[in-house]
Amino acid sequence: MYVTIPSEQLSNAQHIRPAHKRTASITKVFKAGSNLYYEGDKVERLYQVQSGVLRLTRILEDGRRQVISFGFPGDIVGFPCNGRYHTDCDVLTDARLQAYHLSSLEGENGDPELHKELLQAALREISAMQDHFMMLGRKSAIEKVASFLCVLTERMSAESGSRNQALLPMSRSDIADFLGLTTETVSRTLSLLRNSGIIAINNVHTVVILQPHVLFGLSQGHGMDQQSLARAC
Amino acid sequence: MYVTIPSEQLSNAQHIRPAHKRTASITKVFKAGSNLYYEGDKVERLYQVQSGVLRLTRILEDGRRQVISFGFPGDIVGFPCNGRYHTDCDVLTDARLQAYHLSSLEGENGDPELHKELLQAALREISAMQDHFMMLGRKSAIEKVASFLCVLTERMSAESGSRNQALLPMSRSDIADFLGLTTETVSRTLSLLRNSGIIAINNVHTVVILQPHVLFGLSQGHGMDQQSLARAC
DNA sequence: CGATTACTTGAGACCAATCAAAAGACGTGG
DNA sequence: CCACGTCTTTTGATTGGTCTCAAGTAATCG
Repeated sequence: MYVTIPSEQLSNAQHIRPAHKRTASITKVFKAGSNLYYEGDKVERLYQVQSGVLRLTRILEDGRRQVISFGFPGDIVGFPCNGRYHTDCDVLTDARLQAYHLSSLEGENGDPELHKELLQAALREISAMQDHFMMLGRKSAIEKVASFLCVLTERMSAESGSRNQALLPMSRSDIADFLGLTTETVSRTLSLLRNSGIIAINNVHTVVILQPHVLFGLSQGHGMDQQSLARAC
Repeated sequence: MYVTIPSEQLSNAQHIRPAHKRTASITKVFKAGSNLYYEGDKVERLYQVQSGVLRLTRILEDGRRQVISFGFPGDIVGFPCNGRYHTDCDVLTDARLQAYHLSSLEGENGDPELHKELLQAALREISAMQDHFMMLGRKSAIEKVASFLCVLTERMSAESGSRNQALLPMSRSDIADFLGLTTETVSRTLSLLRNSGIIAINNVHTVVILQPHVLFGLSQGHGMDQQSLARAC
């Protein structure tokens, strides 16, 4: 999952495609806190998330960390490069994953249909990452957090049913490392949104979107104008 | 071209693979300043850069711009998503491009060999973009500029021969929008590097790397320590 | 050569980072 | 179930890096 601009959100729906009923794939179950793979591991499987949430991270020698993306239902994780994973992948909440052996994706015995779908998935991934560039490079803290909440609500509404609630299975520092901020700034920004009446924080991992339009406006860089504030108060 | 971490720089070399001598591809020539395609255009061709430099950009409604990447020799540009380009692509310096019709890449009449290479290229692209996330989200201005110069030197040394010279065909604001900075900060940072004796600026578009190791150290977040400064002065 | 654009440099403001501490959540064992 | 220690989150005070606004200088192009 990346933070994408709204015009692209429709294509997110296509991330969620029916899981294959092929012999090549096996459903596996992973517990929260477990690890799928580490950076540098040889790639033997690709995974499509059926349920649960994953976290993909890279770490520099000096300890700085970047959360590359979160793996939400429908997302595919484990794209290889030169046969190796290039992120760590950890499980945030108990997850069911569809695992595809790499052997079924390449070589002579590869399933051409699967191969094609993998390419399509990779191309969607590239598009989503490009949007994310814009977010990391050009958006302010409040725009980042608002965007994040919008995407999260969008992605999870299909699952949880409720359209105005966002579940945050990840920690504040995960969010910070995803958005290119610090935990303090993420926390402060959430508090600001709460004090403005735009969101409510039921508990640390549950945010209710009280004013979706205002939140969306903020995510697009529209400051809180008169009518927005009027509605918010 | 993305700003990648050093361990991945080797894989960059693989970007430069021999151009295909297939009927599916045609070499085309483009003049500096011309446009290859705009965001939203229907994708009919993919391009591999043989010579010259391209610029891929996205723009928000409010005018904020992000340079997604620069297309250097060996790079492939024009990855489709839902059949559309999702960046603008402009030509910075006269370029020769290998053009592949999309029809030769997909469908029944697609060349499976080409298809496979496209997937590999897409996977490399994803890996490089992940590195770039780290740069956009977690690096300081000086680290960004130093990293940029390092990658540029690396990528261009194969072409221009000289290993310690970087040609900057793009404007300062292109660099800024690529690194998530302002033109002023880019300019200031280059001046700082020049005043420290780490680089020389022959002209606006030509930078000579005087102290490659120091520059590399800076790109990795190592401040200028004693011996670095000693060498620099 | 003049006009326009691009780049550099400076001064000040502001946003987010840092440092620090308190409040809250969580798990563990008594 | 509560007490305790630990970790996470929140909030505060301050610093600092980058942006903004503004002016000057250099490059480019007709």
